[in-house]
Amino acid sequence: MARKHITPGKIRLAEVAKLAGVSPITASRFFRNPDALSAGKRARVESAAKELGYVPNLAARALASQRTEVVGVLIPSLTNNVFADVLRGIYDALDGSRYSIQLANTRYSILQEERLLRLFLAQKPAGLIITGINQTADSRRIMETVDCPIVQIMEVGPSPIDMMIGFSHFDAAKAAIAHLLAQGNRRIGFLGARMDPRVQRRLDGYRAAMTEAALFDPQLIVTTAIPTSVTLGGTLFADLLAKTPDIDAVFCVNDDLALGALFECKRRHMAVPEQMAIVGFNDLEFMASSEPTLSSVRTNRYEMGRNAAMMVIATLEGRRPAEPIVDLGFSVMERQSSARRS
Amino acid sequence: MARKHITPGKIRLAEVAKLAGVSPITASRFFRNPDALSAGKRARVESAAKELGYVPNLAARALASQRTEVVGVLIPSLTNNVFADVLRGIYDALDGSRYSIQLANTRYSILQEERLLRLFLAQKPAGLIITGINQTADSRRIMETVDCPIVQIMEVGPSPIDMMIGFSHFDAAKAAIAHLLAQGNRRIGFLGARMDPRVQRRLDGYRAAMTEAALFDPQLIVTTAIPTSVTLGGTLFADLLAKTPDIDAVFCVNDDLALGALFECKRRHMAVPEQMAIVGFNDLEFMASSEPTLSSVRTNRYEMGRNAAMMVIATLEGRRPAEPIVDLGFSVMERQSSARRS
DNA sequence: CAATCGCTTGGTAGCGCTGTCAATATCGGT
DNA sequence: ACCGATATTGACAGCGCTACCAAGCGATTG
Repeated sequence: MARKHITPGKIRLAEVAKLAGVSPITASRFFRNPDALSAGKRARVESAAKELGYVPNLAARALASQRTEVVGVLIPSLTNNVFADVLRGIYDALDGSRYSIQLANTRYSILQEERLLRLFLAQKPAGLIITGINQTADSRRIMETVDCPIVQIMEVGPSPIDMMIGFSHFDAAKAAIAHLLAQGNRRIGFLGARMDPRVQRRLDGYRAAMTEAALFDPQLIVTTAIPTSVTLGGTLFADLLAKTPDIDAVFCVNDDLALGALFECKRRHMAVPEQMAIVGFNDLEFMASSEPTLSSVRTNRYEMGRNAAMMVIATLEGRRPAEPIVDLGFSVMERQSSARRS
Repeated sequence: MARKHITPGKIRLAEVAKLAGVSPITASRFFRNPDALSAGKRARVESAAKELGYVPNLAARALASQRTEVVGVLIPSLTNNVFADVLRGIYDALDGSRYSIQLANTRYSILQEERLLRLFLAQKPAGLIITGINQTADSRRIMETVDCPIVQIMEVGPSPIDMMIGFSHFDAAKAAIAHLLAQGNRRIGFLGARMDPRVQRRLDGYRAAMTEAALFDPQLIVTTAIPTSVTLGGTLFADLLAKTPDIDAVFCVNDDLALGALFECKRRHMAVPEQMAIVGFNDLEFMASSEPTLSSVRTNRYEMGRNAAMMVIATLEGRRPAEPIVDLGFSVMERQSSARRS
């Protein structure tokens, strides 16, 4: 005999089947496809499982069936509030379903992402949710050959690997600048941190809007690769002011930077929006309750996560969404910080 | 024959073993305990695995070995920045190790927690990290009988289930109040939201400090079960002012509330700290760069997560920490918002 | 009334890996 | 040169579940 202790009290599917008076395979079917059983057996298996407190062994199930019920989620940051909202949506959508979540943090590195991707796929996940549309060529090839639903989130673009949900960061930034221009601002600065691909596209949107208005000036742009923070917002804003003291507005690629810029304005006794208009990005909760309230570009992060997870589930259940690309849009929340100066 | 397609190209341990000219079990040992192999075989297996691009089947491994290399993490919220930092610490500590993380969100419900706990334990995790010291009696019993390292995080208290890392929320709140008293404040309000067990203990600390100073007045306390937010901070602060207009300071159970209170002060043209001192809790990044800078109680969240994960790993590797309870302490960050009025 | 059909159910044989234990190789000490 | 001890290695069986196929069965049909 190979195994020493056979743990006599352990409840396996066989025990449930015996108590219910059916074969193990019938009991197995009860858990995966109860409709295939007759009502009588179904009830018998159900009560037997409950009585014995049966808990299926997921490893055995995965081994025998060659698949798991894990949805892998690859996001670049755990700290960023933006992803917290997305994650909440994903968890909410998958909560109560048969699927569980395996989360991995790519730290904004597509090489790290590729490594984690390989790790995930070794586990034969039921589905995959991955951030953005910029993956390594190898990552893309791997994902294209894998047979599970994959949803790219956070932005939309051409040629999805499988499915895609997000919005256009380019258009969103452009709309924010259009709003600032409409309010009469001319020298509009740009504050960017971490400069990941999506932030880069916001910069592109800014550049396009400014160029169209014949107001583009590279001196107006301050960016850094440093991760974002409120403190950094203040620092970058100070840098911008040092370079171009004549700016009348600033567009920040996220709300943390915007809040930092606001505080820096206060420290300098610079009135917002009278002397300096500010617009952020993401519309985190605090933007609506600061003093003055801060304008921002609202993005539907929770819905993005929720829908991405629902798209995965739907595909797994054979109800694949008709449209593989979902654009959730955005809206420019116009608040006090960018109100037209009276 | 039971299986139809035997997927001829698939790389199993047997293929690696054959190429390396060893038995499968020897190849298996290479992955779990390479030191047990002779140098020659080790090299042969290693190169064979690399050549074939072997990826171990985790399900088979888990089934055969009756355990996994997954560390379960139970936290009450994904949105709360506090847990983002803890999680970052956990991921950092486990990154590069053989262990992976399974994350679950209890939504501040100990019943939900118990349900998720059962789900986790069915997967025979290598270890468990769970938030707080208030679990259901059933949860506790289950965990006490389970044979894997368990670390309770976020606070310390008597009788850990296994190990524990955190700090005393009671003492931390008491220290914050002591600071406010030392700055000459007398009517110190209390703002609390979500009132989970740890927040409750902060309230206890507040009450103790105020009672010792013979300044306790229940009218000074405003709490709600609503989840916290900056906006809520403003609202609660307004409620508090309506009840007790004579307060000279306010202690907020977290930094979001403190920021909301600060903005509300600004809206009311109430000078901080001259007319109103403010102290928050957690010392999130923005507290140091607001205008005025906000005092807070710094807690070592990243280290908490990191150390918790390291305690799990150490235990799994037979290097169990000598001291099962680790108190990471806290420090009161005294900033402009609570500076003594001149 | 036999042939056919669809629905349920069960038997068999692994999924890929590792625990146990036995067998063999190696080694130092006397 | 012999002995026991230690380091390596391999054989075997089975972890708990499910894929596949086939069989049973009552109902339907020409």
